[in-house]
Amino acid sequence: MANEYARPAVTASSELGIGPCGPCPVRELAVCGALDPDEIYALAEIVREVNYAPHQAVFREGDAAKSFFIITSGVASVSKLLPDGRRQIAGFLYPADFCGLTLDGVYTNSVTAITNLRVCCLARGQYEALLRRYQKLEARLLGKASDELAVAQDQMVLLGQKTAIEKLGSFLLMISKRAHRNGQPDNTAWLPMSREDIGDYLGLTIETTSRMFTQLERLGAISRLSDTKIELVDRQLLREIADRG
Amino acid sequence: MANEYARPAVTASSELGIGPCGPCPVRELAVCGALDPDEIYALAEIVREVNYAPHQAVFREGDAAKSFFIITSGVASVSKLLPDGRRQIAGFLYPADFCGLTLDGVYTNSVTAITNLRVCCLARGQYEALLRRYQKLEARLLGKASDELAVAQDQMVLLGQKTAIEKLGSFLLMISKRAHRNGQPDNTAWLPMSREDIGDYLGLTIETTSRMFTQLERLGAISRLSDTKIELVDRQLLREIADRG
DNA sequence: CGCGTGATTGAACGATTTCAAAAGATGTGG
DNA sequence: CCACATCTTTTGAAATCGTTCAATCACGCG
Repeated sequence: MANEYARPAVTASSELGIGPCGPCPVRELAVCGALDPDEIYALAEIVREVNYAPHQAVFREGDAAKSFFIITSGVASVSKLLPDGRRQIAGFLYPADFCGLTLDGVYTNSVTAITNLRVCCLARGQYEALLRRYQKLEARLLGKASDELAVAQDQMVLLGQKTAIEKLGSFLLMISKRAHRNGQPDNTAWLPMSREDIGDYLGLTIETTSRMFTQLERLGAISRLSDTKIELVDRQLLREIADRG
Repeated sequence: MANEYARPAVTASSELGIGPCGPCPVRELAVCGALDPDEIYALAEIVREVNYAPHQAVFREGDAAKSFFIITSGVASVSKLLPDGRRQIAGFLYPADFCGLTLDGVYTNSVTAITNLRVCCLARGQYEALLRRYQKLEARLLGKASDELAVAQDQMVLLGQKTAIEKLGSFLLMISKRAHRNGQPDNTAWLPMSREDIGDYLGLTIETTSRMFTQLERLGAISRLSDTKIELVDRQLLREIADRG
C-alpha cells in the first residue's frame, strides 16, 4: 500500500498550464514569498513537485545533497542517528518550511514524511543560481535560517534543562501555537507523529512520554480526544507546567 | 578589578591609521573574508572594537539588538535562561565566530565573556546596509548560519540522547578539534570555562560533570594537567566512549 | 472474530541529581 | 611569606526521576 508511493510521483511543471507555483498554498509564507509574480514565473520553470507517503525518506543524512526542498503540504521530521541506532528528532517540518540547505553538498540530517507529504523540489545548482540572481531571496533565506537557529536554541533549553512533564507541556504549546499561526484553533493540538517520534524529539522514551500525557490529563491541563487529537483544556496551567514543572 | 572594564573600552577606527581591520587576526576566517581588500576598507570605516573582561555581558536575551558582533580574540558563551534561573549554554564562541544576528531586533540569547574578550562591533543598520551592498557577504553569512544550524542539531543529539560520560567525551573531542583547526595541538583541550559552564552546556550538574572527568581519567582516556588543561591521552578510546558510552 | 501494531500501565532498576562535606585553588592583608 | 577567607572543584551518601522490562489495553483491518 505504501508501495504505491515507493517511487515518488512527479509532476513536471510543464504539465500545469500556469505552473506549479500558481496554485501553491504556501507561496507567500515560504522563501518564495520574497519574489514578485513575474519572478515566481521563472521559479516555476525549474521546480518539480514530489509526493511522499508516510515513512518515506525525502533524503538521508550522508546522502549527496542534490536538491533543496520546500514543504507545500503535510508534516515531516528532521532527524539524526547515532551509530547504535539512537535517534534524535531535531524538528518537525510544516508547510512553508524548507530543508536540504547545506554548505558542502552532503545532507547533515534525514527528512522523513510523517503524513502524506508534498514538497517543491529545486535542483541544487539551480537554486544556488536563483539565490545569486535574486538577492532578496537570499536575504529571506538568511532570515528563515536565523529564525531556525533561535528555535534550535529553544530546543536545547528544553532538552538540557526541562523535566519530562515540562518537555511535553512545552511541546503541546508549541504545536498549538504553530497550528494557530496557520489559522487553526489554538486550543487543539493535532499530533500526526507517533509517540516514538515525540519521545525522540523530547529526549524521552515512549513510556515516559505516554505517562506524561496521562499526568497532564489528570492535572486537568489537557484532554485526549484521540491519540492524535489533544485539547488544551487549561492553557494557563499548561504554560505554568511547561516553565516551572 | 572587573570594574576597570565595566564600561567597555572602545577604540574608534579613526584612531588607527590603517583601521581596525588591517591587523585583524580573523579577517580571512570570519564573514569578512568574503570581501576584497578595498571593500574591507569600507568595512573598517564603520566597525568599532570593544573589549570585555571575564563575566561581562556583550548583550542579554531580550535586549534591543543594536549591534552585530564578530569575535576577534577570547572565548564567550551563548546562553538562555528559564524563568526560575536554570541556564542552558547553547554554544561557545571563538575568534571568527559571530553573534547578534536577529530577525526582529531583539536578541534571543545572551553572550557573555569567559576570558578577556575582544570583539568587532557593527551597528545594526550599518551591517544590514552592508549585506545589501555586498551580496557575497550575505552569501557567506548564510553559509555560516547553515553551518551553525548543523552544529546546533549535533548538540540536540548530545543533549537528547547521550549519557553523561558520552556527553563529556564528545565535548572534549569537539574542543580539541576546534583547537586543532586553529593550529594548536589536537591532543590537548584548553578549557577556559568553569565546570558550571560545561555542565550548563551538556545538560548536567557541576557534580556529575566533575565525576565524569574523574571517570574519563580513571579509564585512561584523558589526563588532567590542571582544571583548565586536559590531555587527550587515548583519542581512540575517547571517540568510542563519546559514541557508545 | 482474531491478529498486529501502537499506546498505556506497572514494578524494579539505575543513572543522575541533590544535599552535605572535604579538598584545592586563589587572593588579601598583616 | 604566611594565615585566613572565599570560591571552585571533587567526593560521598541518599533520594529522585526517568528508563527498562514486562504485561495489558485499544484500535484498525483482514
